[in-house]
Amino acid sequence: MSDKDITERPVRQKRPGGRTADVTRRINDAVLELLAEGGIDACTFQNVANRAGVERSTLYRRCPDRWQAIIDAIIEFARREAAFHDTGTFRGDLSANLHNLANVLNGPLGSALITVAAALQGGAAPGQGERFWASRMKLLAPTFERAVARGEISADADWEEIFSMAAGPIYFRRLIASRPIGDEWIEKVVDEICARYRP
Amino acid sequence: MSDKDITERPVRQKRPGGRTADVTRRINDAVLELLAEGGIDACTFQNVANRAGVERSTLYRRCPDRWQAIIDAIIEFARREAAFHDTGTFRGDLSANLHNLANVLNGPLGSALITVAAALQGGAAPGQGERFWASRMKLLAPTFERAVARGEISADADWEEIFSMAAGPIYFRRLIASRPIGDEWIEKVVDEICARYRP
DNA sequence: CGTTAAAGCAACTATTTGTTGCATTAGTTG
DNA sequence: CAACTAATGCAACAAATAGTTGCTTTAACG
Repeated sequence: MSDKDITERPVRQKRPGGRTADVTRRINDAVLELLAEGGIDACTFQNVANRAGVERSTLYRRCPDRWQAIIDAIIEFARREAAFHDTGTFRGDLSANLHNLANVLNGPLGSALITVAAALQGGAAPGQGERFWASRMKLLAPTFERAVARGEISADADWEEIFSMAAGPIYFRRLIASRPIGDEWIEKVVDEICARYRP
Repeated sequence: MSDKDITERPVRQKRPGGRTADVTRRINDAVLELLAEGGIDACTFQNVANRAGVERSTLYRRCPDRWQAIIDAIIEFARREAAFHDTGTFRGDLSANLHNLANVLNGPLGSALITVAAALQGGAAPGQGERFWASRMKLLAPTFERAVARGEISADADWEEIFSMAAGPIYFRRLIASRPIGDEWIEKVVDEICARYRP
């Protein structure tokens, strides 16, 4: 029986290259454009499909819902945007990261990013919020590893705690306090963090 | 002619009392329940109308879109929830405030609150975000005034900066890092703030 | 080149959105 | 209390979106 053949060899060979990769890129770009232009409400499967030049049914076959598509696009965006420099010092790395963060939050995608983050915590797509945070901490890991190696922060420091203390006020100032994030303010935060977690 | 009578006196008299007030309350309750249960996606006009026992057309006559309904409900909730203590020390006041904040953020409405904040920044309701923050700082002012009078923080300290540094990590840990906010973590933040801004 | 994953295409149902005309209820004023 | 009418209830719309499905076509990969 053909059923037996199917069970005997792994028939499911993936084909992520070529056209599929191109479609993925077009979808991500379309999602980010729509988010920047009209926020989450503009990010319907219909609009994404039109903008990306992709069939709507293709989107449904890939994603359980639009939140999945949105979070995928944002993770990819974060990967591109997070140009994590190696400045030679922890202070320089942290400063570069926070300036980068401030630029994104001040940009057209800023409020959309936060809306997505909040929606994810609200149960829009269970587990996706954790997935985003994990990917972000993974990108940050080398920065902290270098800092520990240089002896700039203590070896048993909690990296998540440090980054929360540093980035939290940045988010807060933009999101809750409705204030622009100035360079001098970022430097103040950096100074505080470096002083506090010095071994 | 009766037409002339109509033009001579302002015919548009509002009727905010009685039934209207009751409908408003039922709508707000329904929105908060749906937000807590299923997040933003669950908060359709259809669901709100069913839950509140109100006609859908009534919702459309009141709100331009669901964001307005959500924002109204959240603002009303925040008005009820805000409780500011006078514990006798700045450390105690700050701790009480942050615990209060953490409780709200950890609760079922936590992410909905942040979503609304993000929506306000995204232009959903121009000016509302700034007004909300101003009222919040106004409520916090006595706490800082007492702290200055007691000599617990320096007289020229920036109150907005202090509160941003304190509350920012709380928001961040819940919103971005997808972590629960523990009591010991809050105390750590309080310690840092008190030590940093001591005169 | 042959196999077949993956995308294109089209038709379909269900839900949500947003609007409108008319009937009914009840807040407000004299 | 009674008259006026704002506000809601009710019902029938049209349009967009959400999902799903069967079949065809394209092209990735061995």
